[in-house]
Amino acid sequence: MAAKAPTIIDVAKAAGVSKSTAARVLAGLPNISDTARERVRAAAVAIGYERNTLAAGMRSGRSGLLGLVIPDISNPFWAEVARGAQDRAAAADLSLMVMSSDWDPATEARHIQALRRARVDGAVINPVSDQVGDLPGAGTPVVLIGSAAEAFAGIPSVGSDIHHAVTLGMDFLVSKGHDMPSLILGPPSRLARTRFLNVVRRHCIARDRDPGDLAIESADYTVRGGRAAMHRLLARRTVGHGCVFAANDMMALGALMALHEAGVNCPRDVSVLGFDGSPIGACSAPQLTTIAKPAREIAARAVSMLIDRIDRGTACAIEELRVHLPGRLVERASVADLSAAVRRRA
Amino acid sequence: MAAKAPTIIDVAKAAGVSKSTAARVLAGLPNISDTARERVRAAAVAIGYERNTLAAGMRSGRSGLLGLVIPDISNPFWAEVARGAQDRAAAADLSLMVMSSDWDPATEARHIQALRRARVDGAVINPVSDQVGDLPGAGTPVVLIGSAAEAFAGIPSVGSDIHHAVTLGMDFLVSKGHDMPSLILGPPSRLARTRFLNVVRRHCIARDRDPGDLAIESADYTVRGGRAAMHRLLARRTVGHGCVFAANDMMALGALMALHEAGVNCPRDVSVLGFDGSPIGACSAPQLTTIAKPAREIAARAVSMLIDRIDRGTACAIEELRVHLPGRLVERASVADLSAAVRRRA
DNA sequence: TTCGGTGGTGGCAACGTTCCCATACAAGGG
DNA sequence: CCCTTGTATGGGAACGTTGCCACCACCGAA
Repeated sequence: MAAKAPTIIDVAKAAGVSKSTAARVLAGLPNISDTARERVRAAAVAIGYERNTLAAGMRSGRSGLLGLVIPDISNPFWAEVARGAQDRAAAADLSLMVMSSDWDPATEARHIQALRRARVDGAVINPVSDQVGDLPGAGTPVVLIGSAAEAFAGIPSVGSDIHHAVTLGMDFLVSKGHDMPSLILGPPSRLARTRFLNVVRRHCIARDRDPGDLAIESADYTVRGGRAAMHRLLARRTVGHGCVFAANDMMALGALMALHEAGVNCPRDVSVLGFDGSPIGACSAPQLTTIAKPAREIAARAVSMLIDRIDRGTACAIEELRVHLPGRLVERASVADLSAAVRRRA
Repeated sequence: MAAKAPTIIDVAKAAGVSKSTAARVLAGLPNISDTARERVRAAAVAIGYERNTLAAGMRSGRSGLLGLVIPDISNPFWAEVARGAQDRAAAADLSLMVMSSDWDPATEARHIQALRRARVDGAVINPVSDQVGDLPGAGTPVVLIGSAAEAFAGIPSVGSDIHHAVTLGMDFLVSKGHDMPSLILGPPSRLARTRFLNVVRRHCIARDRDPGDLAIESADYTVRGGRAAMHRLLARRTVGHGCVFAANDMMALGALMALHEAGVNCPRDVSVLGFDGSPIGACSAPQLTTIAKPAREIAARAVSMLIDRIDRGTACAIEELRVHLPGRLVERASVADLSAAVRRRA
């Protein structure tokens, strides 16, 4: 039978002091004689005392727990996010509970409730439901991540700068001699889709193209979905020697698969540009050229911000409510350089 | 300012009963009049009562928290494991804390300590350090997963049946007309490596081949490592029209990359067989043929077992201390069918 | 000498829950 | 009518920690 875990009272007894003194030593508070400090420390080590965070949390109102709700932990991009958050939380001696909402608002709501019940000190959430207003448990600090974050007024958020990132992609395609790309976007209901699309549209307009001519297919952010979307694009025959810009890397990988299946050579016949920067994109053939979002950094910043809000209480002026981190072009092999081809021919 | 979360006392007050009665209703205990039950339920909903699991945990000794320690959350295989564990835990109304040890025993130890401090009711651990004996916090139920699990006497474990899975792979290669594969294995110190290798050796012996002739390279289970290992294999020039069996999918994908870089066609010139069944293997070109381990199921079973042990206390005869789940061949496109080629030539 | 300040310490209440025990009342058997 | 049995409820302790308050001794200043 496992002996009950030693408590601070056991430590105090072993050190021959009161539990208040022991508590003060263990909490690192001042006004303690060196002898007492030493003896308590020794006693704690000797009997293998381990602070009961549950009890401490109950008294202090802090659980030492943080929550992270993301759409899909099995997507490498989100796995990176989880990693970043995990590391940052551990650095602050906080534990992180990660939950996958599976792009399902109901699941998301359940997870958030579970977090609330666990009395997390705060949560980083990537909202799946664009319209949910009562995300945070009353009074629980929340920091949002992801592109839908900005739809929530008053809740701070960290995300990639979508405008910048999409523009990066469009400019890159142009620099390689491509015209308007066909698009594989996320589900119609999501805000992220609209924002992505609008940047592309603006880009089209700036280059005197009709945004209405854009070939657009929707998918659900999965490889399977991206593959089906690419097949639909191919069936439309609007993709000539063109290129495809997918709204995430999983769908871009799916597009690569579809092209391969259809016997269309990428990048020679069709170029594919991804959007995420999943490390896994380096494994495809051809290796996926993509706009990398700083996943770990986004998560780390979000957790930092969250900790900040927890420590400073809810009542504080939040100047930098929105943090935008720039994306980065990762040029690999899935986008052909038509300008070079043209030059070579000349 | 957020109003303090309502307690069970608030509920009792609102319902006009004592907190004992309210507690009994909320806990679903018998011996409660219908009127009292109804009023308490209504009051709880009305004031938005949410049980404080911290306080409950302190009193009952159950935190409602489970831990999961895996080597690398950004590896899709482990992400699947996390998903399976997460889902199973949620089904039991338990929360899961996932931690990545990064293949580092020190990090692993830190995570385990963090779990112990959080007073998790139990933990599922994939031990990175083969020799660590004091994994579990004194008396905390633990279930091990992964191939090193069996090194720990007395601790139950769930894992894939390595012997079966590797044999599956070897038999498949033989059936496709391949001879002994070159191997890309994990780091030399790991038990998993030895076990994998020994099955291959046995297979060689059974087919009158000298296991000493096996070309073996080691890597660290990453794509990058697998790629470097494949380059080393190519440099050795021992890989003719042969095949490579990698000990996980990430390294297999790395091998695919290396082959592509070296201008070696897979599967025509060299076949590659993976080992994991990461969904991401479907995205490579050629798509990775692999031995799939039932990641989600392993995790789910491990969590089930853990819950079982928690509920029944530590004092119980554990008949099925070791659970082995069979692997499954996922045939895609990275292994050439030489027998067919031979047949065609004839 | 007395008084206020201060460093070191112990006592005690509180956090929100669960669980055990005590109480109250009704029904039923002797 | 009393005593037992059972059901419905209330009271209060306990879980392990934190944080406030009080206490004691000591020191320097008035």
